[in-house]
Amino acid sequence: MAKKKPLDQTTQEKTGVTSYDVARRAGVSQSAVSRAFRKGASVAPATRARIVEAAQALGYEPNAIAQGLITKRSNLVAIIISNLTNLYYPEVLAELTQRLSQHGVRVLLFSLAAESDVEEVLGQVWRYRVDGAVVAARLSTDQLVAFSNRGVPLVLYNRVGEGVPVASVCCDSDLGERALVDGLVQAGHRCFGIIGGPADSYVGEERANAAINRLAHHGIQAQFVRGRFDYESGGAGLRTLMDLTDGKLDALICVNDLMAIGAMDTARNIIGKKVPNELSITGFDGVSPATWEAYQLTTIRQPVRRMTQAAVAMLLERIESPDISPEQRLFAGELLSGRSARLL
Amino acid sequence: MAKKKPLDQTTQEKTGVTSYDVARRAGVSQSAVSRAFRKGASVAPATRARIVEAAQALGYEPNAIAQGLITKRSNLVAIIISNLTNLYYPEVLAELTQRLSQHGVRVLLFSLAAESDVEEVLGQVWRYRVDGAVVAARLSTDQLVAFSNRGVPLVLYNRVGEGVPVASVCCDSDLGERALVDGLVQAGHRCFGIIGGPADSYVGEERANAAINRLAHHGIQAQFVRGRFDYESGGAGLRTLMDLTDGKLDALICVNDLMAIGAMDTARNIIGKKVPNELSITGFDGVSPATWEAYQLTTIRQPVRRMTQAAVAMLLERIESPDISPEQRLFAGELLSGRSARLL
DNA sequence: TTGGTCTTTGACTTCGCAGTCATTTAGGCT
DNA sequence: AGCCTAAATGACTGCGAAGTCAAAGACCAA
Repeated sequence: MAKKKPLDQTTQEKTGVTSYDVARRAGVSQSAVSRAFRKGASVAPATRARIVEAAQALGYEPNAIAQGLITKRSNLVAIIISNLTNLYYPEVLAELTQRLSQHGVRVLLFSLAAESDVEEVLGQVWRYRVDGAVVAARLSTDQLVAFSNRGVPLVLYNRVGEGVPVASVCCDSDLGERALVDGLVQAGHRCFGIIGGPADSYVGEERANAAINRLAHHGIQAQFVRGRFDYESGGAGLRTLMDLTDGKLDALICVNDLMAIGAMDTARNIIGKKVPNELSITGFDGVSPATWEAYQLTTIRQPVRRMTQAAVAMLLERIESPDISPEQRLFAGELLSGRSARLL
Repeated sequence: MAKKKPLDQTTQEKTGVTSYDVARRAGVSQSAVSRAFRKGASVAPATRARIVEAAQALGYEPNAIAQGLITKRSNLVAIIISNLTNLYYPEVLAELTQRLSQHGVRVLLFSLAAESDVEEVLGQVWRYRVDGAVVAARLSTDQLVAFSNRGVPLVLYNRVGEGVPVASVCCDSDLGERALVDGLVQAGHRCFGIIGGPADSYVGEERANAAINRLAHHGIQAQFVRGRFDYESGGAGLRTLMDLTDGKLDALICVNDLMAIGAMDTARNIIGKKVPNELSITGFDGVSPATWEAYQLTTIRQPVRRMTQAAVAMLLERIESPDISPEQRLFAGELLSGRSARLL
């Protein structure tokens, strides 16, 4: 009672239907099958029809692995992202994935625990011979050079190459924080606090510095504490800042929305400060909870669709023509005037 | 002025360092290089050292594509997820990805616009010869059969095979909704409304039916409307239900947290109903915003870590031994008694 | 030293497909 | 019918690594 699979010629075949199988069934050569599946190849319509029919009957799908080996095009793009749990990135990821899919490119996902954990995954990125990568994590100069040496096109998302020119898509931190700071200052706030991100976060530092610099421009020095981009850090940061300022804090700038939201909740429910009457709070990103009734956060919304669109376009361009020079695309965020801060 | 790349023998080489290159440099055969990179192969320690050194000098990384072709193991797992923007799935995705990574498996991500859009991506799943798949989207019987025919191990996440036995990991809807319904009923609620999910959503239907059935058990018939799992649907659903019940609604069961949160905001800020005094609202999932101060949602928290752990374990098992029979693992969620509902 | 066993090693083949090239066939024109 | 061009087709090779097998060393005992 040997369990040989029957030579069932009508439907499937467990595994490994190859172009040869299809060729045999359609009475053509393997080359013909290959051509029938490529776009502008020279195949007689009748032949192609027979091949497609045979392929369908056998459940044949070209082996992308084998294709990749011979064409040196895996049609794979690596997406390296640090904190998927940060509310902002899922949206980016979904957008990127869907856009890339539309262009026939598949996504190899690498999710990092911390922003600086890139090294561990790079080996895998090389091994899979990805055609390109979108990275929203911190890359060292060496790592950037490695991409370039290996000829893997790279687009950085919300960070720029430090020291090395690299293609990148960013939301302008300076512009964004300036709008917030100016608005707050003009509305009469004087005692500022800033909740930044972890020291290894690029955007965290960018935004915090932008805010600090703009405040300095107004002759104001702010208190600064670090958070971890999450809800809890917001509340904790606020409490620390209240202590540091003897409760006089009247403007809180958080480098992302999640911390701003945490701070709002703490201000209202724990500390008992009225937002925005006694304390103005601002965020950054424009994640969906920011617009919820309970928060109505004043923040800078990143133009995610345009940014992902740009990132994908830039990456695909560079996959087609690897020698295109680096370009930085800086998008202005939109000031969302919510009810968490008194502005202007 | 031909741009031949120099035969720089010390560091990198733009692209395509092969095992032959390493072999030549180390003065051994290609076979030896292959062995040096596999776990329990028979290589003299000294030889391996020389090979590793040569590989490092050349920046060699084994070509996973070529490995996949010959070994018929891509070390790729497809993750098919419907709505990444739904707050709940990002967490699941991050967990799955990191766990799989730890086992040397890479993630090929497929993000769907709607839960029933699977068909379009299946072709790609087959082409990449993935070793397995985790699916959180609706699969038809034919599609389930296709996985089985192609010998691709499959684990469903939060849904079961309809008609076909398939390995799956779920959070128990019946148990969860029962706890909520019983609690609400015993606390004296009488006029129930339910906000379900889109008709093509598995979990949406599951949970809604669970709630409806349990209410029927108590002799209560509830009003039912559909939402789209998002914040806006929550508010809209609540308004519809208020109309349907002439404003007498005193218990609202939402099949996910996001809609519950939307409903809470609408109840408090638009309709002017006190939550939970005049209206109790429950959710499902236990996403992070549910625990925020402003909401303190009464909901069922899915044990995400245990569930993803189980999913990964089951999948890897089945990749090793494809003939393991289907198993369903049903996890009880934890009742999170927040302040959005009067229970017991 | 010889024979035997166990370990290391390299030559060669294979995986599934794309592309090159030579050959065949069809089509158009006189 | 004859000739020429263009389209269609098949034989064959190679992408990069793994595994098979046989040959070569290493090591030990007699």
